This record gives sequence, structure tokens and C-alpha cells, in this order.
Amino acid sequence: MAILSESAPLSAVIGMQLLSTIRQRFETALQGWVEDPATHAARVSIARDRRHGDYQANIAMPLKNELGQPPQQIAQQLVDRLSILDVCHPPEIAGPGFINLKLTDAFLGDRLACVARDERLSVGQSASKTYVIDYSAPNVAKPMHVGHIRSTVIGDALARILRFLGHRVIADNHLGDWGTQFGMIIYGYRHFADSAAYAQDPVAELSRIYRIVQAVIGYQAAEPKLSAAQRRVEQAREKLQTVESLADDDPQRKKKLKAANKEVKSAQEAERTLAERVAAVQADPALAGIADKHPELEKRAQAETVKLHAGDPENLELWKQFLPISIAEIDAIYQRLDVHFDYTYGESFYQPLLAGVVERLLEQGLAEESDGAICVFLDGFDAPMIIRKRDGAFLYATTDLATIDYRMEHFQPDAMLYVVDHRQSEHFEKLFSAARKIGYEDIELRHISFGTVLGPDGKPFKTRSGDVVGLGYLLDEAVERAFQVVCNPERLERAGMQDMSDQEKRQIAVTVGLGAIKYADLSHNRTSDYKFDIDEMVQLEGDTAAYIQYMYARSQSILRKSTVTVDCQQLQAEDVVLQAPEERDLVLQLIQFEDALLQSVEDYYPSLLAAYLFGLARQFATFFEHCHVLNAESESLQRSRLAICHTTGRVLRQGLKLLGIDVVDRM
RNA sequence: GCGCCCGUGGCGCAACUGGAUAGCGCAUCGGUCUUCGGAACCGAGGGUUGUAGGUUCGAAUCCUACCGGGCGUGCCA
Repeated sequence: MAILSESAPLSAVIGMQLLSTIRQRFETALQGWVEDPATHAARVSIARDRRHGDYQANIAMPLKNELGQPPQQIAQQLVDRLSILDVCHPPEIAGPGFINLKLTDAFLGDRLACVARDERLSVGQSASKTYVIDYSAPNVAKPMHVGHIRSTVIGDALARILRFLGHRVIADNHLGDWGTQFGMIIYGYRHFADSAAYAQDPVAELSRIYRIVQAVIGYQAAEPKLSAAQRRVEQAREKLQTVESLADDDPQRKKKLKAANKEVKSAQEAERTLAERVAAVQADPALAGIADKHPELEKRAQAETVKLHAGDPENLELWKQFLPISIAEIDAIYQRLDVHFDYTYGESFYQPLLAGVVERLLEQGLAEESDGAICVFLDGFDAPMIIRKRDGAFLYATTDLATIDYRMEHFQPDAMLYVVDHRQSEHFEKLFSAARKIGYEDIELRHISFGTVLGPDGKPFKTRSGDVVGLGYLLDEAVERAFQVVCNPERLERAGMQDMSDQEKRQIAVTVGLGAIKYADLSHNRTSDYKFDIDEMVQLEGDTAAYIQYMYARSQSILRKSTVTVDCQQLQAEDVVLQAPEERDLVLQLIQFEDALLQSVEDYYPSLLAAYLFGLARQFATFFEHCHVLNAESESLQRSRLAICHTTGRVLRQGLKLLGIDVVDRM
């Protein structure tokens, strides 16, 4: 944090971290008086209710026991010790001992001028940790789907924010490029590739092959199980009936009923899945023919994978041929999403290192044999982490350990973030525990987990036919809906934008459509599941990217129409006129931009930045509704409002940029 | 069975990690324009925070039990 000397005007300080500055003042006041000043000073926060001022300090109440005084008295003494009048009005004490702070207009003007003058909006970049962020990580040769959105977009946003704050960020895409899907494609390619189609569009042909193999394997696995599954449903239903007929006073009745209901539900679910797989192939004569001619396709495909992993030259050759094709397809998606990586070291990259990892752990006595497998036993876990299977093959966990070794050696990171869905939380707990055991103790290892993307029915997002929906298709869809919403002729005419070229409309639709998808994801608390509702996310109303982008466009529209130009680089505190409460509220939010960024990376929640930006956009709407800019009563007021408008636009644009979302000057 | 996560107005989500009268967005209803773009703004209704206890000055948040849901659970990733 920047050092504040008494003599230096605060306006000279870039990256002052407002909240942290206020806390610092409290910490100083608490020094030598209470046990742990820093902890107590941390209880200063932005006021939850604006009637209580701008910031509140809930420090006095918890100190009641330590100091043995009534909280109100403590609050009074704390205020007496506090040196903060250059920032806010004399603090007020309320209720049981809350201390409420209201920033002075002079201070607000000062800070706004600082934000307006600085090309980085007064966000400091003194942070200097090295982060490795592991995100996106799709499986090569399988189509990307909604599930990949979250990791990709959250990881990208974190990388952008951390970088902006000055950290060194290594964005690493840990591709699944060595998995069983290659055996499937290799087998499929040999037996039912259409060579003409492959020559013309290899990407499409490979994904066609993959889908065929997947469907047939699914069918062959499901078909023999179907009748058993049907029986299970019947049995579950019978069981339920039996339980239902139990006497009402049976103490176990409720419990049994619940279990029976659950069983019926899960049996039905399982039966439906199997039936769908069977129907998919039976309904398609071509697929049915393949299923007939290639019995036990899964085993055959697996055999190809084993050959590949064993270094079979032909399969290796095919793998080398297919890999760039699949990666090109994935890259096309990243291109559209404007997501970029520093490294794409897939699983295959670490293959040569795996045997060494296992050997070393055995030598160090950290791993041992159990049931033929090599395991690392960890405190607090029933099941061990298996790093080599009985058949000698390595696992995900092995690769992850090798990856940690590699990253530690080559990047010396202070932190490693894994942006991976919550179902793998136990895997990461084990992995991190093992890493510490190995000796990586000084590094922050974090699983940035996230919830599931659900369809409108509240179940994991699928099409009606049960297929996962391709990501490329979803992006197209979002752009198309955005076009309909934003570029419909009626709306354009009302807004006086009939002159808009097709190219510009297209540009707007892309910006709004992709922004909508990213924002919908980022604005939700990452640990929750969320519903993927494309119609809702492209709306201009509500908590959407389009609303924020729209408010940005409105700010630019005002600036365009102004005949007066204000040079914000020369803006001084005295130039900022805070006449209406709406002006003051907006300025207060503007100077909190840096704090919003810091807060969003504290526990890696991009949703906090999204919430800040939405709040800012709303406040801007309120501002320009109540405070006319171009017809302001005086020129000084107009210049002040233009500067506020200009700065708001910049903060919105920069903030969205850090979420990976673009803006347009009109829409 | 065991482990982890989650239950907040009709719907979707917040609540700065124990603070003040639980906020916001959809949806509903009612207002505001001859001025910067009305897909805007202002306002209203709607809640015993799953249930029952407990901890303390103070609980959506912490503890216990129960109800309901999701996920994981020794050789997939």
C-alpha cells in the first residue's frame, strides 16, 4: 500500500486503496491500546445502509470484553484517538457503538480528480506475486460445451484482474490431450472415416466420427442393461407400494418412504438414460449397422488407446495428425471469446515425467504399494490418492503432481489456482495435501471451484434429445438473440440510429451476445449452480452485460453531443462540483473501483467486480436522469458533470474489459 | 453408510464473512417526459431467511438435531 505522509495531498496518491487507508487510520488509533489492532481495524467496511454514512466501523462492540467498558465509551475513545478529518466529517457514534463515517466533498473531489487524471484510473500496480492459473482445460477431440464456459470465463477474468493489479500471471491451459477419446477416434478413423469429407473439413469429419463411436459405445453398453434397468424400476415401484401400505405409526415408515421414493426416481433416471442411448442408435440405420459390424467397440477403442500410450508408431502418427486439427477447433472458440493462454501444456506434455514422480515418491517413502497399486496415504482421508494403477497405468493425480513439480521448477509461483468444477474438490484436497507432504509448503494452492450450469429445467444443461449443446452453437445463438433485441429497426429508429450500417449492427450483436454469456456466468457467485437462460441474459434490462454496455453507450453519447470539451488529465479537485446527491453517490462509487478489484481477487470471486459494475451502471443511470449534463445551470457544473460522465465511461469500459467483455460507443 | 456443498418474497440471486429496519434484478401494480437515446428513471406490494432448539449485547451467517436437494466416495478425468 502507498505511504501517506501528512504533507502530501491525497490526490497525489495513485493506488491509495481507499478502504485500506481508512482501516490504517483505525489501526493506528488502536495501536498500543488493544491486543490485535489489525484484526479489529479490518472491521471497517463500506456502509451497508447509506443512511449510516459511507463507511462503518463495527469495532467497539467486540472489544467490550477485552477493554471491560461499554461499547459506546470505547467508540468515543476510539473516535478521539482517530486522525481522519482529512478524509471524512467528524465520525458519528450510533446505536450500540457503531462508528459511521461520511467522506467530505473535498476528499471525494480530490479522489475523483485523481482517478480521472490517471490512465489506470488510480489503480495501483504494486502487486508482485506470481500466479499460475490453470483453467479451461477442455478435452481435445471432444466438442466443447456449456460446461467449459465457467472455467474458461472465470479463469480468464481472474487472470485479467490479477495482471491489471500488477501480478505476474501465467495462464496455463491443461488440455486433456492424452485421454481415451483418442482411441475412439483412431478406431473410428480406421473404420468409418469418409476420406473425401476428411480432406475437405477434417474438423467436422473427426467430430462426426467421435459422435458415432460415442453413440455406438453408449448403445452397446446400454442395450444389455436395459431390461435389468426396467426390472429395477418395477421392483422399486413395488417396494414403494409395500412401504406405503405400512402402518402410519411405524416409526421407520417416513425414512423408508423417503428411501423408496429416491430409489424409484434414480431407477427411472437410469432407465431413461439407457433407453435414450438405445433408441438413438436403433432409430438410425447407419448407426445400427455400425453397431452390428463392430461389437465390443469400447474394448476395441480402449485397445487403440493402450497402443497409443505404449508408443505404437502408427497410432502416435495419427494422434499427431489429429491433435492440431482438434486444437484448431478449440482455438477458434477461444478466438471468439477473446481468451488467451501463455502456455498450453496438455497432459501429454507431462507423460515422460510420470514414472519419475512415482519412483521418487516411493524412494522418499511417501508412497507405498497397496493392492497392487501405488498409493499416497494422506491424513484425514479414508481413501488414498492412487498414482499408479495395478496395471501400471498412471492417473490424473500423477499428472497433476508432475505438473506441480514442473511449474515450481520453471515458474516459481507464489500461488497456483485451479479453476475446476466443484465435483473435483476432494481430488484437489488430496492433491494439495500430497503437495505439502512432498514439501511444497510455501505456496498458495487453491481450488477455485464452481457450480454446475443448469438448463431451464434446473437440470444440467442438455438439449431435448439429451445431447450436450456445442459451445460454438451457443455463442451463435447468443449473438443472434442479441441482434434481435438490440438491432431491431423499431428500436434503432426510436434511438435515432437508423443510419447504422450492417457491419456496425453485426459488431454490436457480437459484443452484446458474447458479453451476455460471459456476464451471466461471472455475475453469479461461482460456487452456486446457475440457470443458463439465453433469452434472459441478452436483455437490456436487469442485471445483464447489455444493461451495463448500454449505460456505457449513453455516457459516450452525452460526451459526443457536448460542445464543451473537458481535459480530464488536467482535472483538479476544485473542478468537481457535488451539487446533487446523485452526483455524490456516483463519485463515491467511482473512487471505489480499486477496492472492488482488490476485493474480487481476495478470495477469487469475479462476481464481486460484476456486482460493482452493475451498481455503477445503475448509479450512472440515476445520475444522468437527475443531473442534466449539457443543460447544466452553470459552465463549471457542466464541466464537472462531463468529467464525471467521462470517468464513469472509462471505469465501466475498464471494468468490463477485466471481465473479458467489450463495449461499443452506441447500441 | 461416510464426506463435502446448498435451502433467503412467485422466479433468479445478494448480504463485504457475527452487525443497525435482510438488499437487488425479473415479474406484478402505480407514477414521471415539448431538454443529453423511454428497452430509462421514481415509487408500491410481496419475507417468521427449510423446521426446532442453542451460543451472545446482536444470528441468514456459528453449534446441535431433524426435513428437503445436489455432488463425491480405492485403481475415470
